[in-house]
Amino acid sequence: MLRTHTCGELSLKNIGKKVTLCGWIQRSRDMGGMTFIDLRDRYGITQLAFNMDGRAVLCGKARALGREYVLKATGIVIERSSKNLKIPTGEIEILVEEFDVLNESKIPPFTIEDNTDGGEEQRMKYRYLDLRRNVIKKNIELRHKMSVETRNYMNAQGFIEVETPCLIKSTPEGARDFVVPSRMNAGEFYALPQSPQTFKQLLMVAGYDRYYQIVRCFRDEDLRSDRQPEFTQIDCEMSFVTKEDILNTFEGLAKYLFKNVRGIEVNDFPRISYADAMKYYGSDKPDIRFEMKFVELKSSGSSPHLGGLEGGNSPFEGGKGDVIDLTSGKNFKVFDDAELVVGICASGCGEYSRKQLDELTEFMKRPQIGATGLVYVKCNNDGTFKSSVDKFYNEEYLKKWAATFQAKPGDLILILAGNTEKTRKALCELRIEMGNRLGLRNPDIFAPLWVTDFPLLEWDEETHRFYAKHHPFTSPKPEDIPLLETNPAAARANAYDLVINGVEIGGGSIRIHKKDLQKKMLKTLGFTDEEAQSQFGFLMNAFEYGAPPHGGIAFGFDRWCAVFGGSESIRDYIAFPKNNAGRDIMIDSPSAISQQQLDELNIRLAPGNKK
RNA sequence: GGGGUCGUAGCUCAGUUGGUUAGAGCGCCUGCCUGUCACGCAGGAGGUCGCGGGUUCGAGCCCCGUCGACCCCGCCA
Repeated sequence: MLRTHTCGELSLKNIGKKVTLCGWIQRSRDMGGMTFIDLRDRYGITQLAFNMDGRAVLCGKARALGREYVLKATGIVIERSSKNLKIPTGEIEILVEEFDVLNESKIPPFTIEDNTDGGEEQRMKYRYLDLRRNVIKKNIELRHKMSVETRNYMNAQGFIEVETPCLIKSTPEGARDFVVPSRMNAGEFYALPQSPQTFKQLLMVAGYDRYYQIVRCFRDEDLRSDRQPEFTQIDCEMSFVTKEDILNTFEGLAKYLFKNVRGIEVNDFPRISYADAMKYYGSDKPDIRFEMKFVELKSSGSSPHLGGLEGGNSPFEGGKGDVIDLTSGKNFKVFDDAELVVGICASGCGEYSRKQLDELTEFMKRPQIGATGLVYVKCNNDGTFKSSVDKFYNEEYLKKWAATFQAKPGDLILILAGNTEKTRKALCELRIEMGNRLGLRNPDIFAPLWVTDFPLLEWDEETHRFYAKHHPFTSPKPEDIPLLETNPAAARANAYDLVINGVEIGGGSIRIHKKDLQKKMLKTLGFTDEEAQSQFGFLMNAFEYGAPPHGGIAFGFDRWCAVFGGSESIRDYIAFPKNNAGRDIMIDSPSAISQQQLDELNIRLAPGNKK
């Protein structure tokens, strides 16, 4: 070892000891007679001291060292005459006797500090320098801790980690596949897995009844701050279980991680049906760190599927499928024509100025949200009301509305109207915005919940067919199986999502384990028997050899790390992420390949695509 | 596929109505300084204003195109 200690561990206990440290020069301070160097490694920073008295030559050499030079320094640990209590090693310093420059460094393009002056692009181009920064290092360490603790929990629960292949078969369902040409099989392609879904099901058939894998997955879709083309899942599957068993097992995992990674004890996770999540939050991944639930002033009753039939144990009570109307008959066309009139009550915002209200309206009219307008009702402190629809609704009406919202004087009611789906979605955005404005979305507070009973299928207007909302291996709820033939849209899935702070952390389902039902499902999705057999025959064949009932879940590992780290972006939790366009600007990929490589792969590029 | 923000010194940014020699902070270089720790002080270097075209007596600023970065919608079973 070149060093005896790290830069983070020396203290007053080590006074007088001769030590050798290795690290990078964070900064040096030349005082004329003395020079100080902050030496940094993964573990911390230790100050090196050089004095012109006695060691003028050495001190002179030290003055010439630049930022990020790699140094090996040997000297005696001494107590500082003026201490820096801001850092753990601030009571000592190394009186250097000799040092070697292990490597020089160019001037880095940005400062290696928590508050770096580097912009996104520079940081990604020189990611190896960015990773030297404390803030990023902490994220990468958090990620490591997450994977260690995940494995600890899963192993203790009797799960075994099994690796599944990366070169698999392309299927048209779901996201676009990344595709890999096969040299040995001209004209044919592998696909990279979007998830190890079918393999883990085959492991269940094989009798490996508790499987997990921390595994890379690939999806060729457009990126976001929380979406990368390659990302990591905690992929899990169990046999001989019900939904309840899975929820309990993985609520256990989540609680274990909360405790061992974040040091937080969390209560049992609330559960909410998809239907209620949409009704009360306009989202299937609600942020329940704050209330501000939707209140409907007019609704046509139940949506086509899902009435929250499991009601009773849900804390999210409320009229399910009620037909209500507190708005019609006053000639306000916007409300009269609307399928849904729904709003939220922002506590203490009754004093909002005209400017603030206009701002909110503009926010809602942005093309990304696309609301046509925003109705407000201010609940004045004297018990009167002021609304943007005073012309149509008198005090009596507004009072009735306020009562429905349980609004207090000083509150602000914000109302949207229109088509049910769009209006809920838009109001969800507004709810999040108001949550932000009111400081109700503290990243250090965690509100996990399960969302259950998703619809099994989604109708696509363009292609005029059903798509699996989760994936085509998801089992319908047993009582809804007959609906596949009569009313597929109403069928609910035996599926569930884990949501933390409005972020979808994971999702899973009880799977289909019988060939007949799998065939029926694929048929509902528009597959012919031949297509079903050619694409998923391997799975259905396996089901004929004693497939056990099974189910599982997969967690977005990067997102979970980001949520635990208090960030909305997953990039800083991935050592080498890709940019918006799926490029790695450090290694400059993707890139063109040689004609020889193309020839070997039997690939001819379309004209105009040659680079 | 669409919407938005942005591109000026190594880095982060300012730059008014189109008008003289394009600025600041940080960083960098030189000098001074024996207890700093975001050291301080003095001085200095550093610019194809992303790229191409256009309008104009004159463009960092206006127009057209193009490239790139970031955020969002669509998409992501």
